[in-house]
Amino acid sequence: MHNRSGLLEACLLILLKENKSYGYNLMNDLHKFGFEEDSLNISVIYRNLRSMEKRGLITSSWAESDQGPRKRVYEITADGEQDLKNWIWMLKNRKSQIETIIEKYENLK
Amino acid sequence: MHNRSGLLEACLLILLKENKSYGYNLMNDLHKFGFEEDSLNISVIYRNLRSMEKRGLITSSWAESDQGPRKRVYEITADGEQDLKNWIWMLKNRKSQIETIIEKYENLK
DNA sequence: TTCACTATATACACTAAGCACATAGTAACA
DNA sequence: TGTTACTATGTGCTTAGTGTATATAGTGAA
Repeated sequence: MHNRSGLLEACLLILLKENKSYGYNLMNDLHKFGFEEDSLNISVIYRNLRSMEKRGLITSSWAESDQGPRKRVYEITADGEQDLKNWIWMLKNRKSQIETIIEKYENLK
Repeated sequence: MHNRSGLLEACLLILLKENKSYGYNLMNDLHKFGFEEDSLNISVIYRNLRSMEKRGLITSSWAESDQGPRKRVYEITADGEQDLKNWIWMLKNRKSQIETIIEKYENLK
């Protein structure tokens, strides 16, 4: 398996655990998590959502919009909740790993 | 450019800032940084080192070994020191981003 | 001479991302 | 009426990076 960072997937799952939502909206909400303006690419969001649905972490349904075209609205599943739990565990490891790196660097200078 | 995590590159540069070293040895030293046993692949180490040399972050020279074949010994350059500094800055951002994610997750449960 | 360890490197297949582009609905305004 | 802006979803192409396997080769012990 590829060693993906999991940052994006975890953020999307947290947002969908809060409220059901759709790609274009999730894109904007992701700024809450400290993603920089130009570091997010909408096509990456859409492809990740489709991939997550394929893996059973979320489900989608179409919703009419009052302004603009239809929205594909996503909801988190039980598998998605478990996946999120795993990502959080991994991110805690990642965090302590980064702390180790920074500490070793500061001690070197 | 691809958005690499920078974890590996930062760790290698820190180790090379401490002491000049070579791929096979760096591989073992990386465990100090909390990399799990099977998450590290030696071919990835070698390829990263060659890539870093190509970008001028490190330089290499051959050294005879007392046991086994010759070693390609790497040293960090001034550009490498600057690159490491940048990675540390990025990792500090990454760390706070992960903290935000974990915090939001804990508040949801 | 066979095995284990040390040491470096490449070939092939696959995944994921960046970027560009296609499609399409609504709404304002000239 | 047409043009622009915003909303909304998605695919095609190219490239970067990883995992796995494999090739090569030196040393030392059984």
